[in-house]
Amino acid sequence: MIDDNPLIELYDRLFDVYGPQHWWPAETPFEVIVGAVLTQNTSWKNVEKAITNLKDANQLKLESIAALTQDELAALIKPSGFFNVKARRLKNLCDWLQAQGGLAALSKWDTNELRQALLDIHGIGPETADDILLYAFERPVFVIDAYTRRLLKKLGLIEGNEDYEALRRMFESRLPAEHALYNEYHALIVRHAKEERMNDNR
DNA sequence: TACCAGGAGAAAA
DNA sequence: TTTTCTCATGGT
Repeated sequence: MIDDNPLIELYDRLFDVYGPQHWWPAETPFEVIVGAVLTQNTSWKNVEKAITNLKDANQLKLESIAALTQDELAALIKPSGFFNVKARRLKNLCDWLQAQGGLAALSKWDTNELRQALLDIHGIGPETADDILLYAFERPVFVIDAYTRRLLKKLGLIEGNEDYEALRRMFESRLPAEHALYNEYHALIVRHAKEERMNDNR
């Protein structure tokens, strides 16, 4: 069958070139959540250092982070940059998660309800909320990031100035609502962007 | 030295 | 309402 859906064509091309990416690079859903906040405007390499600090201090648990002071948390996540801001955001998020009864309780929530609740938390914007929904809660929510926008613009599929929600709707309306597909797609876009950057540096 | 890296919110225009 | 600024480290 000939496929005239450019978003599916793009996915197939990326998958053919790079294969499965096995994302998100984290051991637990809670680690995904922490990483989603720490990676805000930051390279993953620096985020890894901060997560290693939390692991080494045996603090990479919801109840542990909720119990830390903001200054203690900031010291642990320092390598990820913006550490004072991120410590505050991560505390906000963990306090809320704990108040709701933890991740297991939230996994029963409706996706739209959970998304809105995350967005209502100070410091959680659309991209961070969608990273959490897709990679920690395995919901079919498409993550739009700078890489996605750049690639689609380069391919002439978008103007480039569309807002976040418009792009998310575009993906979600043209693809089957499968979290495994969205997971792989976003991971492939990031992989492709990194390969391009490496090529540019040669 | 300067700029960028998987944002978000506040302040300014 | 839209644009600009701030947060900050580490790598290139």
